[in-house]
Amino acid sequence: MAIPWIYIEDIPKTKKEEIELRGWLANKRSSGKIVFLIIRDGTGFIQGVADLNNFTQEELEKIEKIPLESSIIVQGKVREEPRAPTGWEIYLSKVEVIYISQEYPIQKKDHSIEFLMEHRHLWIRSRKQQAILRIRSEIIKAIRDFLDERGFVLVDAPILTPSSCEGTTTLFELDYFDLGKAYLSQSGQLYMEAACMALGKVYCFGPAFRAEKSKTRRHLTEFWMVEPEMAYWDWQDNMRLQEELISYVVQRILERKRRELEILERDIKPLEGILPPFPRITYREAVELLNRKGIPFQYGDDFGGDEETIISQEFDKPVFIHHYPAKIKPFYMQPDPENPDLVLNNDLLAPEGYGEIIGGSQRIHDLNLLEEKIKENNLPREAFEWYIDLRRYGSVPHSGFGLGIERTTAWICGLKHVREAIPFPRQIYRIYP
RNA sequence: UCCUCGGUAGCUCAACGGUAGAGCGGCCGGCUGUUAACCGGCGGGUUGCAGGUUCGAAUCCUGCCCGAGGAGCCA
Repeated sequence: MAIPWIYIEDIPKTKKEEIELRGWLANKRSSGKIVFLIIRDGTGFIQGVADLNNFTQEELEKIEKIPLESSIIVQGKVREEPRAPTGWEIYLSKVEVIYISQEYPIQKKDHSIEFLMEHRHLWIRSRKQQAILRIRSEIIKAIRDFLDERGFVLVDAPILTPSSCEGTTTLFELDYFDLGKAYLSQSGQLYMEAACMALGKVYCFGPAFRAEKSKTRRHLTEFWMVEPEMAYWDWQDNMRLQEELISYVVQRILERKRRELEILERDIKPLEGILPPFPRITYREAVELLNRKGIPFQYGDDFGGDEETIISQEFDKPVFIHHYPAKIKPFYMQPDPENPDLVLNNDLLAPEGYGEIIGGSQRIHDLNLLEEKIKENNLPREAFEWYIDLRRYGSVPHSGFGLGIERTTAWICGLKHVREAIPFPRQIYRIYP
């Protein structure tokens, strides 16, 4: 009978003793007449042991010389072994080299971030990077499961767009045949507003592009965002959905990605308490909080990274900040009926200093008010004609938000920089690899 | 765009005006339970680029290039 090919993560579940593994040589050690091979196959790592019982002296010397990251197929008996790094090992009977690797540039030593970013295509093979990418994948799955279970419809927004959503200074521009300029989307929101009037509860999930010359630990020029939009929901319904979504995602990761969080040495205590309700403070209360802390902050300014950190450190859960001054927010946000200088919006700041992960609001549903705002903001009316149209045909109050995938991943994984939260980051000074 | 820091061996760094060095990786050898294994040996350089000061420049000066940390803006 053929020896079955098993993935490393399935080893504890399988009852097979004699198995085959297909993977790569992640590390090796040798002690003369015994050779230890650390094998990875994408699902995990396991130590393989080769000695003179199964191999000749000559074969053992060959095995000892296989370069790191060579692709190998091995066979042997698996067993629990306390001396092995993962508690399991495979006692090898056959080692077949598929492809001999050249000298692998990434060592098990410290590297500069510049070097690692230059070798991102190889860096993702490292244990921690694999753990991050697995968690990212599960976060996306959890978000989609949450929304799908609640009757939301996935509606894909276009990437090539004729105009901007939030402003005109931060767009990537390209030529679009004879129709002039087109731009890479910086948000699918306006299209989701159209879609929610068709389908009730919708969301889009996709990349967003910002040509901002931002160079911080929280910025990428290309990032992924999920943007739900709900007809007939007001700004408070909106916040309830947000806190339920974030809690669902965090609890899912704690439940299914424990091992990855351990590899990342993430302290999971702060994550365990992420359950509704989240604290809610107004913009004015946030300003007062800063001033009480001795931070000279003017009412009417927008919060910077430092301010967000200080505010979020006051709470052990994500915190909503709502009712911002209309002046510092985009044109489409619904003014507060009790004070039109404020808008019915909210940001959500992640704890532990991770800053803004969500921006959301109730949208303007009144035709005249929207037209007024477009005029006030000197936006090209022609480009927004279809958007204005939504207010002509059965307009209703509606709300939505955008959740940044990389910032959320960075927070849950405990990363210092969002560039590790996406497979191939795009930054102002880096587009390679 | 602005401020700050940096660029020396494949990698991480030292040498700070006087002959460019170490650790790791690689290669050769040793070791039957290693955990970033360990021990011995051997190779490895246009000091980011261009110019200047000096008897002499990796080191001082000017300009440029490329990164990193941060700010503004934002998810």
